[in-house]
Amino acid sequence: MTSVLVCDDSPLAREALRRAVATVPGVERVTTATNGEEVLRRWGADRSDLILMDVRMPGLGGVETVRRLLSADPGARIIMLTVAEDLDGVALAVAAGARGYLHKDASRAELRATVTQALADPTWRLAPRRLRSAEMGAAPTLTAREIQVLEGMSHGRSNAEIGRELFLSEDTVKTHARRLFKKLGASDRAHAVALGFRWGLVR
Amino acid sequence: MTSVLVCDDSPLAREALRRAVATVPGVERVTTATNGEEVLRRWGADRSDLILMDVRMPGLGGVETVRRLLSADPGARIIMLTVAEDLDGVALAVAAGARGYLHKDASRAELRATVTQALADPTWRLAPRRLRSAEMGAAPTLTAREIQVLEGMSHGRSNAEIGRELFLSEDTVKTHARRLFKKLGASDRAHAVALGFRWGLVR
DNA sequence: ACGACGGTCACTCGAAAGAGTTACGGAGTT
DNA sequence: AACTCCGTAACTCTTTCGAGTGACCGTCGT
Repeated sequence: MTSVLVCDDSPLAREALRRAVATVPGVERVTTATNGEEVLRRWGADRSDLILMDVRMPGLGGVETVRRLLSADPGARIIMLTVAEDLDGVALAVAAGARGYLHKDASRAELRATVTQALADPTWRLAPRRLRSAEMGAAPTLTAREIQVLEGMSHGRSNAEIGRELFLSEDTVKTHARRLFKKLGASDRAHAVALGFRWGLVR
Repeated sequence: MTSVLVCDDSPLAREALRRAVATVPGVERVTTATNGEEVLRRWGADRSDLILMDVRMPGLGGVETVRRLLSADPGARIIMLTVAEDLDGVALAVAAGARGYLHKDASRAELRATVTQALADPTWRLAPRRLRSAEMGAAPTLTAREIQVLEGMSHGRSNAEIGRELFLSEDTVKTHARRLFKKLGASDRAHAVALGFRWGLVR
């Protein structure tokens, strides 16, 4: 029973993808999801042979979803869907373990060819592109606290303010800050916020 | 000649939207674009009665495109397309002058109803939602320099480093920084970077 | 039981950032 | 001609940040 999971936040794109994938020879079932959380929630009970997932999604970003999915199931095969210049997101996703990517500009034929390939060869993997090592290596798994601190930063709050907001001492906030900088490979809070956005950790 | 312009980076979503809009009574022509730049470029020669545009797009973001479009033609009617929790983007776009928004979760019927309404009543406008005044009021028109500085910040560079990169003194970079903070309503560089992402000014 | 990790807090120190202010020349607008 | 905006640069002063270090406790997994 060959099944494919399509995940995109737009129902229009989702439906179009679903229909396109359904025409691939050998595909017997196409299920859909609208966001990363749903993919993760569903993955325990119902595993598909292949996942097509948008890089940019509200809530849990595509990159972060890939990371979590693969930590739960290293064998999962994921192809990222992306748009023109979002190479950062793709590179991050591929580095996180996605098997490859598809431009959404891809024709129906290309899409079908890639899906066919991925299903036929379980080891199929895109030739890794040139990656920017600095922002790529680490798999940023931020703790809840660290994300709260990062969010505070993204709203322009000082460490002291974040501390007041979270009922922590400024020193504690600084500790979380330092740890999340290290995880993200950020050189300062502005960089950390930017990486948070690029990884889909904050909005 | 009633025409509608559909702008979405994904050809699948674009096509689906085009087809849905084409079924709206009174719509005689549906054109498409794939990004903000294309919309702006085309707007001079070929004006549509209504624009449906994705909030999140590579390159020029939806919010920034709305702003520029309306500064060129204050009469343009724009409806933003968005996804679940991207309320920030929508609020920003509406504040920038978009007439309303549509969840991409909207059914075909809802979409058609909204388009019908917008075309029938040129003054139609979404009841303005509760807006976060701090981040909303100003229309952030950053100069090229200011964007370069903001981008430098988003890559974790210090003012001195940005200065070296752009062949400016650190003091000049600070001036640009202060000015762009003021325009964005940012309290520090981390906040500025976050707002830059939310406005679609940087990636 | 030990170790790793996360959450908490504290201290110092030097480097940045940010506020405030001033200034000058050019471009574009009114 | 006056005015505003932009780009450039310098100066001072205060606040904040970030590095480095150390420490205590609880939890979880091995």
